[in-house]
Amino acid sequence: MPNLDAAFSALADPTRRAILARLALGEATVMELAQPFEMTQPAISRHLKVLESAGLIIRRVEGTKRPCRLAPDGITGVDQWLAMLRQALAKNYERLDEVLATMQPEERKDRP
Amino acid sequence: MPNLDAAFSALADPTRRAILARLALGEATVMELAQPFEMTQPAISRHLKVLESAGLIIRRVEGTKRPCRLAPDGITGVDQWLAMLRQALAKNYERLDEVLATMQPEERKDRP
DNA sequence: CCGTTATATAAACATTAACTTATATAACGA
DNA sequence: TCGTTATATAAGTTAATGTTTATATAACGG
Repeated sequence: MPNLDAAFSALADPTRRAILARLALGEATVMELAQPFEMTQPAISRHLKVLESAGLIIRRVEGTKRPCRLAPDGITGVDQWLAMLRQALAKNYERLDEVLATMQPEERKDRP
Repeated sequence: MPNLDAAFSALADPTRRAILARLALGEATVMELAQPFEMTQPAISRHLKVLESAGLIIRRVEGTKRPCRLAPDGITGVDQWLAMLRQALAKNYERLDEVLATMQPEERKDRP
């Protein structure tokens, strides 16, 4: 039961996407994630909370640190929803291909 | 140059996702798209505008109608961004797989 | 224990978003 | 040309989001 509203909404912010991109390289702590940005630490904490409650990241407790990593479930949920659109596009493309294939050469303006 | 902010933000709304799901089946007019929802027509028009300026749909003019369909470019843009996360997850999974493969059978708690 | 480091929460504010109702535009069909 | 159908725009309201500064919690290292 992935919450797509929350997940897509979380992905709509460039800071959060950058955080996810960083996490794609591996686990990182809050401070490590905050460092590249010109933003205060509370702001990053908030972004992480958004990502976490959207199910896109997971946080461990390690002493005083809270290392984050990507959460497969949430990401897969988003990805599966998009797969539908991907398929629809592929099907349309296939149909277009058929049309082109059955056309007479003279009609084909794309390769004159 | 796909605007990912706009695209993901557009996808964050359930009404708009439903509209896209409908369009995955094929072109539809504004009224056809509006009909399933308990929402006024102007509200749907607004959602369509959001989807259009996010590059997720395209509108034709056909007399007094404005049939909509999916816009491959915008959707592909979103999809490609997500591909990065998908890959990261796949790589992690592969690593986990290696670990499991090199473990001694007695250590494997997943298949006791 | 105490100061420092890592992170979270609260309060306040500005900006943006999602609706609604009311009205405009613009093509169709008689 | 006129009424109808299809869609867009405007104005106004309410709610949500992204920040910041200030403060709290909580573990670490001496």
